Amino acid sequence: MSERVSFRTIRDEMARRIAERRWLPGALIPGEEALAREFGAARATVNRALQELARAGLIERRRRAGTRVARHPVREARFVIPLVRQEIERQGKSYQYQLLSRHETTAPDIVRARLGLDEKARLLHVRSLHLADRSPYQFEDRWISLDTVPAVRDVDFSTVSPNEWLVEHEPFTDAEFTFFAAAASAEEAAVLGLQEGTPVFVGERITRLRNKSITLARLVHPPSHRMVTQL
Amino acid sequence: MSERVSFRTIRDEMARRIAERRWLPGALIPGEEALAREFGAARATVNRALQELARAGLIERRRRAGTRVARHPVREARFVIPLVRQEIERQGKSYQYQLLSRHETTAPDIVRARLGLDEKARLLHVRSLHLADRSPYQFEDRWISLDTVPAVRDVDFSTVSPNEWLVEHEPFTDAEFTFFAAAASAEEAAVLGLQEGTPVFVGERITRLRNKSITLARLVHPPSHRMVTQL
DNA sequence: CGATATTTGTCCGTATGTATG
DNA sequence: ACATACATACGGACAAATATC
Repeated sequence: MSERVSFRTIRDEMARRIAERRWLPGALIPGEEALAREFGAARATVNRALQELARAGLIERRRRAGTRVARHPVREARFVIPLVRQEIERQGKSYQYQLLSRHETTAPDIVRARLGLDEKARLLHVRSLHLADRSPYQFEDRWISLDTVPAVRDVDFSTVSPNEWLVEHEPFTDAEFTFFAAAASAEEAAVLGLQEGTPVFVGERITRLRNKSITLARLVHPPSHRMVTQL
Repeated sequence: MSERVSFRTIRDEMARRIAERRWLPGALIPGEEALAREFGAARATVNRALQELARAGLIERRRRAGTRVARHPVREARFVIPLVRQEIERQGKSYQYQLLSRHETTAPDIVRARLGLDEKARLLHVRSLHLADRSPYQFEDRWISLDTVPAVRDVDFSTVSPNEWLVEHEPFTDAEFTFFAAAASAEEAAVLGLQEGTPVFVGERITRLRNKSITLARLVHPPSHRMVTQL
């Protein structure tokens, strides 16, 4: 008789009640057991629906205190971090890659500080360019720790970008991203075909394997670049 | 005797096997039933652990085909969309707000197009400034649809920012964010105390309630601004 | 191409753990 | 200390997708 009820149905119905203000911000909503009865589902199913809403920031849950509609929905947006190649190909454009330079060296203080390395640490410095339909899309300026990733000594990066090689060969546990606007340096301007001082969109990425730093990458885009995300 | 095993334990152990390359990219991992036996847990518990890893992008699952370690872990980062005020106060700085202008009008074509409105649509145009420790932090240039949110006619926004008022009073179901770098316009430069043409970090936000557009906001930050996110 | 077997997806009902008012 | 409400575990069942024969 009673048809099965999906946690999605329950989740969406509760989200609707919140959006339509039938459940007001700050208000206590019914307990799991009551909701389970109302929707004709098991408590575990209701729980799953509630968990998703909590994760989305629409409700706040506390043991014993119950579940409330969030007053200031701390919503979080997600954006994917794809390979540059995939990002470009998904736009229906052709992808090209150029290696600009590759040197083993020690790092400038700023780089060492951000990666938490000491003065003697050896790093590989790789500069490269990613193009979409033959025009510059992203200038990648990357430092790779040779202590953490000795294997990169044997990779010449002439055909495979550091981005792609690392994703393929080097697992990481933590990553940190910083995005900001900056004026193109002389070098960045030259590589990207811009005037020096033109606004550029910069993403910096640090990845680590447990405590050990793997790499610091500075990814510079021309001002036409858009970073888009939903919800 | 057999103690209960948490899905977190199982999840973390499997994540470790992937990070340590005991399970290689592209490889098929054991089925849920086998894992349940190995970890001494119920299949539902293993399933929850696997779901979380799949959501994090470490594995890819398909019915009948089984579960594989992702070749190109499409990891997604999350960033929170807080109120500007909270964002500033969390940095230990004092928050100030200034209303710059507030007009009821029709919108320029670009705005109408992005919000999907017709020519006769009435909008409220609000310009305001958010300051951190008395220096300009964000210039907010916002259009609000009066069809969707007639209540804003009665709000003067002299002490409460549109950002805050909308979050508090107007629920939304969808939001879209776009981030990019741009050169400061004459107006933006004047408001933020910059030279015209200085690189600025721009976030554009569109929110909707189901199909109806609520608002389009252009949020302009000085070049010192950093948007940071983890994992 | 169609039937089938396999694997994940999700639900149920129950039981117990845990944080907290 | 206690009751309450959420958190999560178990085992069983069926549904849905799909690789393979």
